[in-house]
Amino acid sequence: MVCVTSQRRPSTLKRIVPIANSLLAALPDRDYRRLHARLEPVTLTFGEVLYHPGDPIRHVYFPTNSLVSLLTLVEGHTALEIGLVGREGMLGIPLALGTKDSPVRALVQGSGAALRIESAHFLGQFRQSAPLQREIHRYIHERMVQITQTAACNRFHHVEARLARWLLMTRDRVQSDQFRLTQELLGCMLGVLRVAVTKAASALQRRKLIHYRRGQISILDGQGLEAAACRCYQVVKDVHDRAPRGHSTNPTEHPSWSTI
Amino acid sequence: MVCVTSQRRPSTLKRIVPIANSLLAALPDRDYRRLHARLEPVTLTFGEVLYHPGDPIRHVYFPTNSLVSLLTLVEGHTALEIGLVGREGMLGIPLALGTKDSPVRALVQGSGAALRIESAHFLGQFRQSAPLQREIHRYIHERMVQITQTAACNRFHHVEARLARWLLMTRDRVQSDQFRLTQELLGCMLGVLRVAVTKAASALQRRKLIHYRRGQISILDGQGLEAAACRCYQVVKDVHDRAPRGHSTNPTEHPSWSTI
DNA sequence: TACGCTCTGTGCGCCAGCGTACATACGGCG
DNA sequence: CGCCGTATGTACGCTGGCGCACAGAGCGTA
Repeated sequence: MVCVTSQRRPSTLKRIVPIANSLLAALPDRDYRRLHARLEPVTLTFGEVLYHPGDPIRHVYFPTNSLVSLLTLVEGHTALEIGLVGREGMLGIPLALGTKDSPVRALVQGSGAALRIESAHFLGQFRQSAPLQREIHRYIHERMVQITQTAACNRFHHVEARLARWLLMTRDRVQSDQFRLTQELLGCMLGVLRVAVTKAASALQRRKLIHYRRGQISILDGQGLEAAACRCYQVVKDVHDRAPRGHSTNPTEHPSWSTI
Repeated sequence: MVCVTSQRRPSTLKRIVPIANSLLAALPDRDYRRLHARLEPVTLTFGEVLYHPGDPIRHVYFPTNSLVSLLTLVEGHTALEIGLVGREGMLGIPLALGTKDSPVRALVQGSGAALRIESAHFLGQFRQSAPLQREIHRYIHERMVQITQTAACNRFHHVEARLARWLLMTRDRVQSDQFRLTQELLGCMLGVLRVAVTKAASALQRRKLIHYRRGQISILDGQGLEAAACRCYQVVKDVHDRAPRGHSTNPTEHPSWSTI
C-alpha cells in the first residue's frame, strides 16, 4: 500500500496516511508530494452541493471515503444522475479540459472525507505533471464510458435492474454493504418516481437480496444482486478494472475499486 | 476563412483548400502544417463502420462533409446513439485519453469526405502540439455535455421531440436541409421501434415541418422544428457556440456549427 | 405520551411505447 | 411491363412507468 510521510514539509496532515484516493495513489511520489502541498482535507456532508450547473469550479475534489453523485438538470424535470464519484475518481474534470464552469450539479451522497485543491493550483499542477495528466485522462475515459452506459441503461432497462446496479456501484465506492439513502433520492438518481423505487426495492427485499428500513439500506446478497442487475454494471466495472494505472512498479496494486 | 497553401511540401492536396474541419481550422498554421503532412483524405460511404467496440483504433478521423454517428451496443439490444460527429468534431477521442480501443461503434451516417491520420502519428502530434491538445480537450468537453444531455433526453422526452432534435443536429452538421435516412435507422439512433419513428415523423409532416419520402428527408420549417424539439437541442448548441476556440486572431470566425 | 415529520407501501386511471402482424407504396431490375 | 425488395403506414393488445391520492409506520421532540 502506498503511504506518504509528510516529513519534509509542515503539512495539514500531521501523520503518516495512506493515500485513500486511487487517482492520487497512482502518482509517483515526486508528483504526489508536489500536489500534496496544495491539497486540503475537507469533510463533505450529505446533501451538500459542491458544484452548481453553470457556476465556476472553485475546487477540484478527490473523495476518499465520501460519495458524490453528478446530476444533470433538464428543464424543470427532477434531476438525473449521470455519474457517481468515490475514492476511485475526482470532481472537476471540466477544468482539466479547459472549461471553467461545471455543466452538472455535484451532490454529496455519502458524508465523508475528501481532499481538495483550488482550481488555479490544480491547473498549475496539471500542466506540470505528466503522470497526473495520464491518470486524469484515463479517468475521463472511464467516466465517458460510464455516462454512455448509463444513457443506454436508462433507455432500455427496467427500474429493478437499474436499482440493483446503482446499489452495487455505490457499494463498490463506499466499500461497505450498508449506506444511507432514501427512496426519494433514489428516484432522482434513476430518473423515476419514488413509487417506482418503492416497488423495485420491495421486490429486491422479498428476494432477500437487500434489506431496507427508513433510509438505511443493506446489501444481503451481493451475488444475487449482481444477477438482478443489468450487465451494465459489469461493463463499466470491467473498463475500470482492466485499465492499467499507476507508476507501474506494482501492477497488482490496484486490481479493483475496493483497493486503493 | 482560414486557407492553407501546401506550397512548401509535396502534398496529397495539390491545391489551396479551405480547412473544412473546425478542429483543424482552429489550429495555428504551424501546428496545422505539421499535422497536415500525415493527414490523408478519404471518402466515407454510408453504412461503413469505422470503429467496432473493443477493437483498436487504427485512425483518427476528422470529418469534413461526412457525418458519423456513435452507437453503444447493449447486450443484444439494438444500438443507441450517443454522439453525432460532423465537421465540428473528430473520431478517436479515446486515443487522446490514453486508451487504444474504441468503446463504441462508429457508423457512417452520411457519405462524404474526411481527413484521417494513423493512430501512432496522431499521438505524436498530440504530444507535440499544445493548440491541438487545447482544441481536442475542448471538444471532449463538448462531447461529454452532448452525451449527458442525450442521456437525460432519452429518459425524459418523447419520441417526437427527440426526433425533431436529431434532425436539427444533423442539419447543423451536414449544413443542408436535406439528407438520406430511413426510419429504421432513425429508430436505432433514438432507441425506439421503427413504428414509433413512423408515428412521430408523420406528425411532424402533418405539421408541415418536414417532408419525408423513402429515406429522403427535408426540413421545411427549421424554426417550427426547433419549437417541436426539446430544449436539449439548444443546450448542446449553446455549449458549442459559446466555447472560445482557435488561435484568437479573429474571435468572430467560428460563431456556429455552420461556419468552419 | 402525544404530536408531527419523514419515509414507505398501496391503489387506480392513464398513456407512451413495445411487440407483432399485416397492408400499402415506391422504385429498381430483369 | 411485371416482379420483388425495401420503405412506410396502420392496427391492436400488453405493460411499465406516470401522476396523484392516501394510508400506515418509524422516529424525534415537545
